[in-house]
Amino acid sequence: MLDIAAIKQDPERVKKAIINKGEPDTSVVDTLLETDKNWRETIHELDQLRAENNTKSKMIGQLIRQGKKEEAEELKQLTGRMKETVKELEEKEKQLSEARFKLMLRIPNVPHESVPVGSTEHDNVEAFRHGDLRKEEWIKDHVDFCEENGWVDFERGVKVTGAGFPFYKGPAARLQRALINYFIDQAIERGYTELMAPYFVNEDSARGTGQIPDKEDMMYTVPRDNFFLIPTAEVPVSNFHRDEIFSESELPLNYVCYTPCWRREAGSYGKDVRGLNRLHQFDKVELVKFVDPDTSYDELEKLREDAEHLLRELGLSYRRLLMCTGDMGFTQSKKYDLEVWSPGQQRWLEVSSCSNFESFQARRMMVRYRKKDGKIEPVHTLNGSGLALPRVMAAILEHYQLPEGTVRVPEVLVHYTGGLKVLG
RNA sequence: GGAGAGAUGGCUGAGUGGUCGAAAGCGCUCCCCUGCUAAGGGAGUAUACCCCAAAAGGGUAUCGAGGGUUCGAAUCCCUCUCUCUCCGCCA
Repeated sequence: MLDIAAIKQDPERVKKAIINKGEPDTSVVDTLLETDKNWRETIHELDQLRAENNTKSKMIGQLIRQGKKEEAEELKQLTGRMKETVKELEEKEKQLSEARFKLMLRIPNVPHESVPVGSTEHDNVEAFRHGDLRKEEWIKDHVDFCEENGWVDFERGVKVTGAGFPFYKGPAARLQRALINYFIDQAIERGYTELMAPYFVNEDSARGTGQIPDKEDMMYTVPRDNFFLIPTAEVPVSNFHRDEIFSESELPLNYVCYTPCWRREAGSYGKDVRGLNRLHQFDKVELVKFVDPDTSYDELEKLREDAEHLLRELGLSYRRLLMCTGDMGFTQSKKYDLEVWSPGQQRWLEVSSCSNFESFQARRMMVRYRKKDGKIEPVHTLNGSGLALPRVMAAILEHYQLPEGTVRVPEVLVHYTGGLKVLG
């Protein structure tokens, strides 16, 4: 959610952002400004009427205490008559305020000036590339490798739950667990505080990060208790500080949180989502920051680097994309995607996306901080995966595959596989 | 799951129809005093929103949430949610 004052001040800037994010119709801005004007007029009128009523009520109290019953009765008549008007105005104010809020929710975040303008993924800028694009005929893609060697059991996953809920078995399970611990430990070393979070959230939290009402279909639900299974740790961790006010000295706050993630991913089947490429349940280590607005773009680079270094340390080839305005998403101001090279599939797989939301999320969740001059303002929030597990797994299973059907353990992980240097 | 108690500001906690956005204490901020430390004195200290170019200032709303009674509700009534205690069950 943007600051209404900022929208009023420069509506053209917001309209341009809407267009650049791929929505040609900018009328929502004008509708909002119109609605806001009406709302402010109404609330002003209402406030004044209430003030008048409050004064009269106090007078009635005084008159009664002074024993002037008749004068009190007269005043009662007056205020009694005004009640209807107050009710009407209250109803009008409520409707306008709801309409205003809904319109505000439809306005996307404004991209940072450093973000390239573009409409599709082809306009994203490859900002950095690391490592070779291995291409060797004998390497099996991770799906064939896993099925042949029994590392990941997709079929039993289907039997037990459904498509997209695989079992990791033996060496694959151990590798996954090693990666999780490695990612968390690295983040801790780099100044993040570890959180273990609930895997279900309530409605308020789902609303806080904007999962509802917009992306409701993305989440699995627990109807009986009105819970939502988290699609990412971002949801519980961002909501961790909902409705809180920090002092300036408390910032920045850095959190790392490992959770499974559940996504319904409706309607996506085919080659692209084969194997571990896209699942309904997957594991992810998430990094979340609450920062002073002055520092948020520096923090974005740090966050991105915190995620990137994991890929380099694992010895995987990857590239960094600076997402263009049209491919960036509704809530971000600036976003990098990190894609790892899959030698078996000969394609890039997205394993992290690191975003600065500026105050867009914080305003909606009421996460604020008190500046030195006493003013209260929303913080800036950022998050990024560090990293999403299955695709990293896929890349490792392919990149470190040995001809005899085993997998060499990346050096940094040996510590986490109980000293084993080869799995399988 | 059964029985009971409760929900007030950063925290503890008072307040049962008007002068209550709310006593008191703690905490925090600033100032004064004090040759360190300790102690003491004074002032300030919720949030959102509206009016105002802005500051100053003024106003409205909020005492778990929603509705009701009343000229007037933290206080009375109804509904819901949550928390705590005891019992049961339990990794």
